[in-house]
Amino acid sequence: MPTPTVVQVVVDKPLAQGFDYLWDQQNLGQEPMIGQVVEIPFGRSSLIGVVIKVSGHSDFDINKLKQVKAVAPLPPLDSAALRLMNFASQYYIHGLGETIVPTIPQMWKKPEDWEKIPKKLIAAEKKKEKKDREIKSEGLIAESQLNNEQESALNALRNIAVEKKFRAILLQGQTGSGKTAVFLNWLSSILQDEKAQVLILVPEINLTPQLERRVRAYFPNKNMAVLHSAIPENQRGVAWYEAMTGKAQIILGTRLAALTPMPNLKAIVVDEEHDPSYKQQDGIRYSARDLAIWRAHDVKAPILLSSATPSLETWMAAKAGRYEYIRLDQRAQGASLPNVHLINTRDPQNQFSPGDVGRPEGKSPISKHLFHAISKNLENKKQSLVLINRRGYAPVLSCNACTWMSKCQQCSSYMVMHKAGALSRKSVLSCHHCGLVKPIPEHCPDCGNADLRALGQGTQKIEDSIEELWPKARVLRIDTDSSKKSKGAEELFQEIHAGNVDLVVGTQMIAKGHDYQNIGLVAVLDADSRLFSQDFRAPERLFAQLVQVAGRAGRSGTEGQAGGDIFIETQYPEAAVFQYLLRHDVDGFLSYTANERDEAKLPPFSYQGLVHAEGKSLEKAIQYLGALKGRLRSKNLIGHGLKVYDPVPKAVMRVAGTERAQLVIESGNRKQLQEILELIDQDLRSHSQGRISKGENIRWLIERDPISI
DNA sequence: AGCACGCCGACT
DNA sequence: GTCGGCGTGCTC
Repeated sequence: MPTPTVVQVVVDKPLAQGFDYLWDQQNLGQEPMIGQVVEIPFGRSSLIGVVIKVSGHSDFDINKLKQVKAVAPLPPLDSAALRLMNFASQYYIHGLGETIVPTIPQMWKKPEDWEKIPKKLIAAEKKKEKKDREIKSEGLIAESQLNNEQESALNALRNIAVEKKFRAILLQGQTGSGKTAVFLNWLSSILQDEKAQVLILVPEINLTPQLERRVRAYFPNKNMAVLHSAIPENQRGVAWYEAMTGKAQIILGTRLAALTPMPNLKAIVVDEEHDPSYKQQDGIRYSARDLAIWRAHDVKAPILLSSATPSLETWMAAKAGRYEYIRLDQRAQGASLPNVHLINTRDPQNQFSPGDVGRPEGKSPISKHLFHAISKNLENKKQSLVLINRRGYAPVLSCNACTWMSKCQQCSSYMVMHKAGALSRKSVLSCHHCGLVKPIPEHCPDCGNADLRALGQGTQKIEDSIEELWPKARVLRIDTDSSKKSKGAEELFQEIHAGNVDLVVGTQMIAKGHDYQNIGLVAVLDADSRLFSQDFRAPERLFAQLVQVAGRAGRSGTEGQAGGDIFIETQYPEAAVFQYLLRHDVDGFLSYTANERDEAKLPPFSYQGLVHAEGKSLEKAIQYLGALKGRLRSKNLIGHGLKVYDPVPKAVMRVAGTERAQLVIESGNRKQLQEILELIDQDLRSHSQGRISKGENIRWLIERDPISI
């Protein structure tokens, strides 16, 4: 009897092992290969899995093995892609199957549709050709006219990025310095090789369709695949296929694109590399930027990290010479830097006083100082952006007579008041954590008093205030609510471009990616709310956001004209974040932050892991983590450079009825942290089913390199 | 993670 | 007597 062919298959389940199956070559019509996507019987159902091993025997009873049912009409995932998945699985302490399988688009995971796939691919091809023709006929060929500084940055890049060699390069340059033009030119020289593939990662593509158009117009003769979660499932399936077969030369996408197989990958660009949305926040919690760097190293390709405000990690690596460092310090189109103004809201001079002309009724969230600045900007026929990072009308509703506040029943947070029109036809209370929506009570539920007050400011309330202060101005609100309700964010942005609005109120959303032509002023109203956060990375994030929004002002500036203005309302103008912003001193701020982190031995001067635990009661979740810490201590693992903090409730302790706690683990040594996290994984798995502990029913998850704690 | 198997309380 | 609670174990 000939030796049977056995393949090991991993599936999308929280199981550490793979499962062995028989491969019947007659029946399947092809040889088994590592990386093949297959359909297998599993229990009483059927699953999609990926072959990770081919051999002649099994540790399992060979007579009990089932047979692989079918093979997807796909080439196998290439070995570089599998190495990447394997690394991600180990580094982020996540099962191999549940790392690989979710990266395969749905289209390729429906065996019943596999027959129809060739037809789908042909149809998609035709559609794409049509689209390409349309783009060409629009004549969007961007002719690059680089300035001296860009030219030398480009030359430096071309010298550094020699073929088949890993290099990480930080391209640091302020908004408007023309980073995109530099890296597109760089990529174009790499794409001279007909087969070469390049990967461009962006934080949130749905907010940056401008970049997509620009890249498409820049490389009219190259096949481009766009990958992000908002793309219709079938289109994404085709784009992924074109990337993994080498048919697409340019792959532009969000973090999920970092895990897409690309057999001829020759260069990677990570745009806005500091952006927190590169970190996946559910399932395997990977950092797409970090995986991209590993991947570039693995395939011996250069990777360019681009940002106006690099992450501390990247900046320090560049300073230390581990990464190459290229800077663009001029603003390309001759526009000058925006003038930063800090408005001290504690100073009564900046506030309205009784009798002031144009003074609004009640207390105004817009200071007198800002009022005059915006009025002047309106007179100059320039647009203004007003940023407040809270959607809704008011963050909380409270009773004037007793202590009642609009707490969510299911979460440890307040329900946000939304005025009519945004979420529903009537005014409602909405919980931004669990999604619960309730009508606004007519009387206080506790004392019956009819006088309820909306405390604090959200985008809707600011919109109202602005309409009151400038009754003739055309006001537009942009936040997730308004862009869902009407035509979507992109069309709202078009309103700004078309000059149909004078004043824009919105959340951080308005600052991302868009270049506006006529913004003369940007105002930030709630910067203080992020100044004193539990999260040690909050100032870094605030600084990056402020620099980004500041860049929206004065981008328009014609040659020689003064840049725009950014006004920040704050009670703490002396805070370091603001002082460095005032001087446009990105490096100063990063260096200051580096010192602070060094003193506290926080990342990047140490490495962190997080164990999440959630269950029906907070006590149980804390106890569960406490017991884990106890076991680590009794095994004498704590100390020797390893620090395990006490378990604590999460910042938002309860969400949708589950109570959440966390345990932070810290070490100065990556390897030590890795080992302890693997040990914890084994420990917790040994009395769990999947990731839910037996007995106490605690759902747990290990996270490596958390970005917010 | 699903999903079946298995042993103890309130019901037609 | 049974229907069904979810505690425990398995999936090649």
